[in-house]
Formats: sequence, C-alpha cells, structure tokens
Amino acid sequence: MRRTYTLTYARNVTDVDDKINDAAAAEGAPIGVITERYLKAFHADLHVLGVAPPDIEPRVTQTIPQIVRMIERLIAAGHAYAAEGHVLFDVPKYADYGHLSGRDPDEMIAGARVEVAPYKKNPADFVLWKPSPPAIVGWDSPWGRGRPGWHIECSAMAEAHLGDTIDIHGGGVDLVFPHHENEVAQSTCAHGGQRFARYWMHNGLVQANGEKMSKSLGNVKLIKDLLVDHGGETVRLALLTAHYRQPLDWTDQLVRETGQKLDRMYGALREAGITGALAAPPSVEPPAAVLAALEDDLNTPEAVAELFGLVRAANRTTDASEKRALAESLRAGGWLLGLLAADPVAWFAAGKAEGGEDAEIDSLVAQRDALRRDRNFKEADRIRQELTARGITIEDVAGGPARWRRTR
RNA sequence: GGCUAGGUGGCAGAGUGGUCAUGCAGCGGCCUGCAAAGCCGUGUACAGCGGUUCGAUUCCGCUCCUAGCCUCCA
Repeated sequence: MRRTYTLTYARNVTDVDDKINDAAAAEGAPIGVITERYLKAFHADLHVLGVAPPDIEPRVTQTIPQIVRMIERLIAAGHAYAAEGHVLFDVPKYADYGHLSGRDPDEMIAGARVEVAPYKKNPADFVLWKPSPPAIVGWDSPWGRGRPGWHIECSAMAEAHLGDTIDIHGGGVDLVFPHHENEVAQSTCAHGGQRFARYWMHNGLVQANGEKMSKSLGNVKLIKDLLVDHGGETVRLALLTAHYRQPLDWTDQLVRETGQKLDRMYGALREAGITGALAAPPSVEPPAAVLAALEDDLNTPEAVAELFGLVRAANRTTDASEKRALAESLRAGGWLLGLLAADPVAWFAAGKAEGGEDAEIDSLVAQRDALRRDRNFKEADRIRQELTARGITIEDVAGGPARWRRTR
C-alpha cells in the first residue's frame, strides 16, 4: 500500500477488560503487569513472522479522557443514557444499526437469549461505561468511578489518532458482530452521522485440523509453539496460502508442503547464483504480475503462483544472466510478500548443527564423494541408502561436493 | 432457527461467460553411473437439479452439505 499511498497504520490495544482484570486479581498484580507481558510476547511473535509493526499502537488505558468525552457527546446527542452507574448506547435511536453485519435489529431483540440487565431500556443496548467496585481498576468519570465497556475504546482511539473517518478498518470476521457493528454505531453517532470507515477488511480465521481453534476445545496453536518446529518464513507462507478472507485449516500437511515450496523457491535462487541475505528493499522492480495480484484485494495465492512462474522460468533458462535477472525479479516479488530474504545457501543449511550427528553426516557424505570419484558406486550407494534411511536426501553436484538436507 | 461466507482435479488453493492457474502427490520422458534437484509432457476439476445464453464451473433460482457469527474462547 505504501507504494501508492501515504499510510498510517494503527493497531489498537485493549489493555483493560474483565478477562485482564480477572487475571490480575488471580495473580495479585496490577493489570499493567499482565498486559505488558502479553504485549511483549505478541510483538516478539509477529516480529519472527515478519509482520511489519504499526506506526502507532494506542492503548485504552492511555485514552480514558477521550473515551469519557466521547460518551459525554453521545449522551448530549441523545444516543446514550446513564442508568445505575452505567452508560448505555441507545440502539433504537440509530437507524442504521445492523447494516454492517446484515442483521435486523428487531429480530435480534426478539431472539435475545441472554438475560437482559434491568437498567437497559432495550435488550440490544450495549454498555459504554460500567461502574468499578473498589477492588477493580477504575477511573473517575461523571458517572462515578468505572471503566469503559468493550467497543467504545476502539471508537475513541480511532478518533484520537486517525480522525472521524478512516479509510480501511481491519479485523477478524468473528468481530463483525457485535464489535464492529457497535463501533460503527458509536463513531457515526458521535460524529454527527459522518461515515466511520470507507472499507472493511475482514480476515477468515485459522482453524486447526478442520475445527475452530478455541480454548474450550484445547486445540489452540500458539505462534511461538509453531515457531519451535518451523521457521517464521514457513509459518508466514503457510498463512498466505489461502486468500485472507478465507478460513485456513492448519495441518501438518500444510506446513510440510509450505516447506517444499520454499525449498523450490530458494533452490531457484541458489542455482541462479544469488547469495547473501536481503536486509533492505531490493533495487530491482518487483514483477508486475505479483504487484497486480496483491493490489487486487491482497490476492496472496495468486501472487505466490506468479512467484512460481518466475521459479520455473529461472530454472529453465540456460542463459546465466537471464537466469540471474529472473531470480532477482523473483526475490523482489518475494520481498513484497515478506519472503525469500534469507541467504539461499543458509536456507538449506538451516537446522544443521556443528558437530554431533550433522558432523557425522558431513563425514559420510564426504566419504561417499570419494568413493564416487573412484567409481566405487556399490559402496557409495550403500552410504546413500543408510543416509536415506536416516531421513537425509543427498544431491550430487557436478564437479563439486555433494549437498545434503533433511527430507521434508 | 436467523445472518454471512463457501462447496473447484488424489490433496491444498486461485480464477474466469467460450485455449493455461499455481504448489504437492501420481504417471511418461530428458538429465544422472544410479539417484536427488531441475526440465519437458501428462488429468472428461468445477456439489446436485432446473433456468438464462449460440455457449456456464463462472449469471439466476431451488436443494443438499460445510464453516463462522448470533453464546464461551480469541
């Protein structure tokens, strides 16, 4: 996006809610200790995945005055009301409620299953501010000591940092209702009917072996656990396998095939003589087809397919300079996707250790090279068989020492 | 039950009103001492039933199935 637009990327952090409060109470620590810990881990994981950091990362606890002021405006405009220390958004007063998520407010009210709090004028009304008992974190407000409800914080942070209207709002599909619906309602009503977001990008969810990841099912995959077994680049490409709006089923097969894909790409770079890691944007222009795929609603599967077109072209040509040019184009395309920046030789050496078993394998491969030079193929093949059985694939190189890698 | 998004070749996964996705796996060939890697070739794939059209996987309707949300979790 930055190729075409001046971009400000903001990512809100909700660093106070009832789950955090519960965790803090359980540990006897202030909420800041809990949120700081998880935020750090979150940042570390994203860094390994090659996710670009936001320009600004506002936090709820630093936005309380703006939240209070926004609630005051909503009350003044007749879109919210205070009751028993709570402030609630008056849903029926906002005619477009339900538009984003395609829901009919009347039906939702009729189908409300949850017990309706007595202070609500309408079952669909949601909390903007709620009172905090002394044991729970709270801030002074015109309605007494309390804390923000879920939803208002995002409206207030967006307003404080990006203005009344933002261009693109992202988030998981699971947040469309109620969170984003409520955000639209609050922001639109606080801004005299001004449009809140021009575009919404809702990403599909990652599933695990065909079922939803959830704590209650106990099948949640943490990024840091995935990274123990696989490189960040492999996890990243695996996540880019499906279009962002589609759900993605996380399986062992997916990860294995993703490793094979990267082997194929890095193999083409290596054969073309590309060396070293790429630390800064490449000077070569990215392939137009890759750029076009990404600019078309972020079609990453299409972009990756275009990358493979370059792989094949580079592998096919026997002209060294053409091969090199295609490989550099491939790498420039990979850069747009946050891929292929590693040193190609190092890629295939990843996971190899000095000494130990790997030193022994090195030695066996060298022995086999010598046997092949003596045309003692019987003995050379015996060593290869032994290594194959140990999960090692050998690639002979004409006029040089053989390469080996662990079989995927 | 309501809403939303989907059902594409063995698997994963794009896309399109009328020749090609792509990757993995399979099969045949080239290369190789033999392999691996790579290259070349190879698949009556578009849930079912109707409709629109000269022509539909692509548009419309219905049916069946799946996932998500409407509730926890994130």
